[in-house]
Amino acid sequence: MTSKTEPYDPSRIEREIYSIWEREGCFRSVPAPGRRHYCIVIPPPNVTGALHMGHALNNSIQDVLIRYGRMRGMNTLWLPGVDHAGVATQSVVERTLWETEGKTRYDVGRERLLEMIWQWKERFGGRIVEQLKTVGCSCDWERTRFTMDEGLSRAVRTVFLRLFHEGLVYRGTRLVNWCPNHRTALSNDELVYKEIQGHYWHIRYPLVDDPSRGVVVATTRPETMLGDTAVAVHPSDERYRDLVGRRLVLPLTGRTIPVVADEILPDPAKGTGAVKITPGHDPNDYACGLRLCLPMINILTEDGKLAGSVPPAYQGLARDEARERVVADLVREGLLVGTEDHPHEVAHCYRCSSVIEPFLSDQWFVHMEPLVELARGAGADGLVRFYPPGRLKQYMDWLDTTPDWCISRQIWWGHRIPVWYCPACDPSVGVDGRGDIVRLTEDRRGPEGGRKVFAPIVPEVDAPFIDPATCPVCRGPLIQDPDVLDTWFSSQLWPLSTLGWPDRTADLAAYYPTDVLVTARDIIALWVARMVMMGMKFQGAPPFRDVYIHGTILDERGDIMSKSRGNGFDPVKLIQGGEDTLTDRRTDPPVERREHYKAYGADAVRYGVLSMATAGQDIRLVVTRNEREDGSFDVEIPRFEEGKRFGNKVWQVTYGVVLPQAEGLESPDGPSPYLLDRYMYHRLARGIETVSGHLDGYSIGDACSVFYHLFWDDFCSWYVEMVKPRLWGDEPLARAHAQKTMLEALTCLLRLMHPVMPFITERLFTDVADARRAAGLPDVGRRIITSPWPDPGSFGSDPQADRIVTAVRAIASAVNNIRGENPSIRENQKLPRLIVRTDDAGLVAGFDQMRDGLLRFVNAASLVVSPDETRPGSSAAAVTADADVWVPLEGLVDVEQERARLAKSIAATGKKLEAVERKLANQGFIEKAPLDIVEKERARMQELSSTIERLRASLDAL
RNA sequence: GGGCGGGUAGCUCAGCUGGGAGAGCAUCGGCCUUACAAGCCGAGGGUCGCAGGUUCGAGCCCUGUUCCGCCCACCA
Repeated sequence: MTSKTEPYDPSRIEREIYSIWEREGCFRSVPAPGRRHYCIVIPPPNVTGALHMGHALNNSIQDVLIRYGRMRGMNTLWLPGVDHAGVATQSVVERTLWETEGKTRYDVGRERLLEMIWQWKERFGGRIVEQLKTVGCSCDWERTRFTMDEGLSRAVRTVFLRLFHEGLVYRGTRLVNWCPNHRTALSNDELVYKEIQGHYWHIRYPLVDDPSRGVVVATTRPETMLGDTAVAVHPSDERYRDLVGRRLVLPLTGRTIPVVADEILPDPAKGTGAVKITPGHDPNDYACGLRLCLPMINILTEDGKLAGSVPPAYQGLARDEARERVVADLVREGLLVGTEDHPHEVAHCYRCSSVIEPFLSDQWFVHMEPLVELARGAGADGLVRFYPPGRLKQYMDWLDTTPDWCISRQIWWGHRIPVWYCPACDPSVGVDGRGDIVRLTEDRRGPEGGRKVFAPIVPEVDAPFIDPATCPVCRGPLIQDPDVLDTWFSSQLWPLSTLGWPDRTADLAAYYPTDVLVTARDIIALWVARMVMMGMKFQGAPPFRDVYIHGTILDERGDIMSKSRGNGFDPVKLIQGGEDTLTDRRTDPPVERREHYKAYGADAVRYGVLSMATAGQDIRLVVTRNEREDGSFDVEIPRFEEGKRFGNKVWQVTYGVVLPQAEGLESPDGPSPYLLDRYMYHRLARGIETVSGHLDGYSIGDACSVFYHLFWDDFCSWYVEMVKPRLWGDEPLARAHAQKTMLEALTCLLRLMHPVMPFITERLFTDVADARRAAGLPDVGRRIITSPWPDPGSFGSDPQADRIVTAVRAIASAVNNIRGENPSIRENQKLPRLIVRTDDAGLVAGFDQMRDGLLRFVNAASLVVSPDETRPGSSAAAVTADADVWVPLEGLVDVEQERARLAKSIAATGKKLEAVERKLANQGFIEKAPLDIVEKERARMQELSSTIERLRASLDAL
């Protein structure tokens, strides 16, 4: 028993445990009719991505729920996969191409670029999966899906065509958000708004027939004036009434434009009341242009430079150059009448941070209204429940305001639009994929045109997919639409497509709808709402019952943690230990910092983030950095330290006490006669109930805190310490019950902790299960991951034992308090004698069983307990709710110290008593408060005044 | 501009439907007591952002206000 146990070293055990789970197929799930299925579909990380703390949190939460479900005996599937992440992935490969070969995608061409991206995917696509394994995720990896797999692509095509044939997908020329860097359209949801220190430029447009008069307009983007086709004023605006219908000189262009009246856009109260109209490059102006049938001029090329539609002097200029030039030219012509500073929000590309230009082009759209209705219904009817519930509002608000969704992207990596055109035929005629149905398409070209619109040839819904080669009408060659679909178009199908839809698969029948979606709040609109739409539309049910929205991981200053910002961490390095070099961009200038991490282990990292996981609440990770001599830093994260210390505690008590002490156990029959054992079982049963309750309600942090205290305080600090004399004694039955209780408690506790700390619990469980078998205790299976969740019923309930042992515990703390507060008693000095007086017969009887334990616990030599004890002279005193406790200390007790200690206690108790008395003296309280509350307060007053009396008596006796 | 979340111990956070202010870390004091110094025992520390209101009673409910964060928004 005295042999040193091996120290707890997570990095040594975790890899091995994980490979055992994989080898034994513990994560596997196949549909089993008749069984309750539990399923989570992973929010697919980007193929190019590397694991960050947000992933660690997100996936740890899912793993907890999955492991909990599995232990509760459900047929549990966590379905993993990765997302092709169109723009993101293509950007990464394009950047590499530029850095290594100095080429752009246009240099190498579509086919070659796609080849390179696939190669990249094969090479690095598996990385994030491996990282998830490090965290301990128990996904069914054999089912790993990729959004561009054949099956998933088929789901995408099917949905596209069904929506197309219903008229919910259409093509049109519209003003879209254009990223000039990526040269593609983006949806509204892919923009990030950043505040820019801009200006208002006030420009004067003279009247054609009276240059002394003019209209002053203001703009934040002066270069767009080159595309103006009108100036609008409000019809009721007296200032401009006589100008409506007359023409203005559009400076710098040689064009003239009309003054028009519009009821909606101009606001007479704002600025000059006159608004320049650039229908080709501003959403409001575009709407106005449509209303008034104004010409639309596209002044930009796809890469954001000024196009041939502007005067030659400006052609080919980039936006900023153009802006400078236009302003300078206006100044020269005396038409810039004012400039003022104006900070405002400007849309940027969420990937490359380029400024987004509203741009007129041909794109594919989803008509959202009917789909929105479906999603709104699912939210309103409670078919989808949000945790925290407040997030439902965000979901509904987005549904209320979302415009039609631009789904085409002018990039190459993604699902290509399954539509072919015949360049030779009449562009107003379309032919579908079977080659025999002719349908008309609407030509939605704007007045200024766009790209040439061809009639699409669309494969028929649900017919075998074809890649038509020739036009069924003229037999000429066809070309496929060059665009690909927005990544979210395939993401929205993820829960359907990964389960085999559109086929009616056994998976779909068994696992759909899934149980819960775990995600962060920033993609509620982007992803969650759209998945609900697709689920409702194509399966008649939302794809998940619950949506658990977790918080964001923040750094010690409250900033969002991200690697690129230089304040994030690679979770793998925190788990395995190592070093990393980060560039901290929170400071100006950025600072490069080399950091060293100790190996916390996955269990500690998981515990660290999960113990703070409350639905919706952000998690601020405090980090301490200690500088080394060479300028690098040792990083410590207190939250993870706690996890590791807890792991160590669990390890130590298992290998240091429970297992060695359980050797030779032959399990006794029947319930234990010992109060202490029954108390432990009682606490375990209550613990199981509360942990289960918290997990059921997604309160993982609360669950952590319950098992933490149950394990550390109730089990380690109290039960194990109290039971030691019985373990060391020579009464076989007393020993056997203690051994058995310890084993049972540990078995139960490991299981309660397993969802949060899977590795260490699995490792210890192996040995605990062996010990149980040797002792003849009921079999619990070989692996904790597949062993059943503990049943509170099997431990019963014993409030009486709980009450008595709790009273003894209070007495023990009272004695330790005396010891701690009296500097004259050395901590390791044995107290000669304890005297306890109590009227509680159960308590007196209980001491028979707990005497030895208590004496050891408080390090005392002897103990007397009875209702008749009196205070001996020269002793330290304490009172608990149920007893007086005296510690005779001949010559040891420092009278002044003891007087002060008692006085402090009396003062504290007196304060509480006063408050209760005040309450009870209040007539309103007696009359209006519920009876049980009043009774409770009365009892409390009794208790407090008894306590204070007994404390006074002790003080007087000094 | 609109919406949401949050201000509780030095730090990070719990406090469920209103009824005795809690945890972890940090701090201070004492202990290498036969699992664990990554430990054990003890202690100190809070006008629960501010101001009103409802109530017998408010950290919790209502109103206003301030600060922080996030999301949404077409502000020429």
